[in-house]
Amino acid sequence: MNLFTHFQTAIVGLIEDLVAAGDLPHGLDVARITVEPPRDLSHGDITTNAAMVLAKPAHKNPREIAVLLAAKAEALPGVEAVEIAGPGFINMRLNKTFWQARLRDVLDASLSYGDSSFGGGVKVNVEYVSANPTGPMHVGHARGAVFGDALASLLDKAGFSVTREYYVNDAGSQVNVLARSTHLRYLEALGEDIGPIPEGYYPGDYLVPVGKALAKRDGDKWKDAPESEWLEDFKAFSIAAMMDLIKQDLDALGVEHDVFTSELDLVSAGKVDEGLAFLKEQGLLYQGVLEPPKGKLPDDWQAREQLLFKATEFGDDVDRPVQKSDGTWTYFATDMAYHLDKFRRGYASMIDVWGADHGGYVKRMQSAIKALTGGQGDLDVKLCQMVSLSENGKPFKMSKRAGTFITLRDVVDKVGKDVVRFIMLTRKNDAGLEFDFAKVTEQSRDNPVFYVQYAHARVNSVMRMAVEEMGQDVITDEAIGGADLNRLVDAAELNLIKVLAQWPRMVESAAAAHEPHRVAFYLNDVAAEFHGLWNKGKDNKSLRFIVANDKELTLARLAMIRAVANVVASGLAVFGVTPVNEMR
RNA sequence: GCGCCCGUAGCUCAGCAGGAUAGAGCACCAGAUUCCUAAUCUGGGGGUCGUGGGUUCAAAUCCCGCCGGGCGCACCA
Repeated sequence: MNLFTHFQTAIVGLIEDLVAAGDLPHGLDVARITVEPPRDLSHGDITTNAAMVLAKPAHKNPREIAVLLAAKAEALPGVEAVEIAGPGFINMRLNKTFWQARLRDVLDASLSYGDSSFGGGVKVNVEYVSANPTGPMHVGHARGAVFGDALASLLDKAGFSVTREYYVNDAGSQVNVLARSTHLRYLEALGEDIGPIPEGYYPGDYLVPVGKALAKRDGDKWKDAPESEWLEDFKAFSIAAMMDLIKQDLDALGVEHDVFTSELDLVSAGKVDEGLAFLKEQGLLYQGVLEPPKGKLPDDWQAREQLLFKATEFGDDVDRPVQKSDGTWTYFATDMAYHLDKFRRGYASMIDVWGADHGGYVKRMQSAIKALTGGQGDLDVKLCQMVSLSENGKPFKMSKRAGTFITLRDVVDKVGKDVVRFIMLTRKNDAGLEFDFAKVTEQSRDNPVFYVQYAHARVNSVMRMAVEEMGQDVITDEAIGGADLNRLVDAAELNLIKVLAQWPRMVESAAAAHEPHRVAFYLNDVAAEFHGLWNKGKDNKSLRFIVANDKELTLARLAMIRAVANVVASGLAVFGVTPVNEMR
């Protein structure tokens, strides 16, 4: 349970009682009432702004309302003390029994602790990666991949019905380039000297095996044939090969998708025409000429009449072209059709994860969705900023030509998927991220991956030690599970439990904000609290987890630290990171 | 020129749908280990939250202007 929403409901109930008793007027809006942890823990465990929010509509002094509410709040189960502070905050301190019961919650729920019905089963579509099928993934893709994957897991944990989707851009001109590049490699495989790969082709040697495969399959059949004869086939073959490559990369990263949607299929199925026909009916398409962009003018710019979508009616800055001069659809047109398709599949709530360089595209897509769904659909675009690679602070310059191009696979092979995933989630998606090969594998307090993993490992270490000291017939899962949690009364222990009990709320708020990085900071807090308590045992032997002459207390404390491992593992599961039992 | 994002301690960053005296790590200073892993912990100094207005009982948080940085600006995806 989220203890804050629990008390929010309770407080609203108290307000209703006061209304019924005539102490407060009818018709008060309680939506703005919050129950949250206070900034300063000395203020108590939970605090509410209820009195301040109600003051104006109730035509009463906030402190007056606070007095009424506080008197009733004292009787709420779990509440130990209530204080009124500042301009009208009502601060509540919860009793030991309440916290011990929360620890029981953690232990009972195990890995599912923090699962919530917050999302109410609402369908959400999260689209991420969607890298062009023209080559293996590079590090830039990794951030979006991990972010999208973690966000999807987070939403899932928070009770949304999530679909993880990948949009395959297999219809544009890029894939024609891919096909031609493969053809070159095909010629090469037949023994021709192709020389250096010309400008405008994909130079990567990942196409070499694709060319070879085609040479093996078809011999020299396409050697002198005109492009029109082999293009479609080479394209399909190359795309399939590239998607294999990408899926292998995703697999190495532990990133999964439920659905791969092909742009080509979408176009062939007539979805683009369908979507545009709808816009036309609405009178949202017209032939027009766009103003030249201000500032630096492209060299080849020329005024041209084209088919435009009235994006400005839905909040965009200019109207947007949907058709290229050769008559084919723009990327935007197919993307509109794609999002309409998602909406029709039941996803009113859509999240797209893009690179920051696509930021200029957000408004037009959102305006299109407004138009296409009559305002029923919602798109949140999460832009992921650049990842800059470095080693011991020295920036890693990436260059395809110089051969220092770093693929996703290189990074995963070097530091492991768990490190990559965790680090990618330690910053807000819209902030730049530095990935230092030396720092991310360092075993120190600086390195959040290590620090959090170490907390999990340390719990296991203590468990092993306890078995060693007290015997495996004493320290059993059953004994720990049945431990008397009332023995946990020290303030330091209760503080640790309090941090653990924040997890359900953390899941909900991070999910609501679409910000998985909050989980990383929370896990760091959990680890800090745990390491802190461990260390207190150094100064004060009575606080050690293993107390030789007190089996019951030891079992209770082992239950407590098992809960720590539980919450850490539950959080890491959202990140797709495997908790470790030993630091090696 | 326009749009989007960002500006918080010396450095790297948190700040939870506006809440009380703005936090953490690093670095710096002072400490802790015959002891469950010191791979850690405790304490201390350090901030006009870029800036000027506005809304509010309450603004780092919301709105507007300005300054500084990043990204993007038909017919590429």
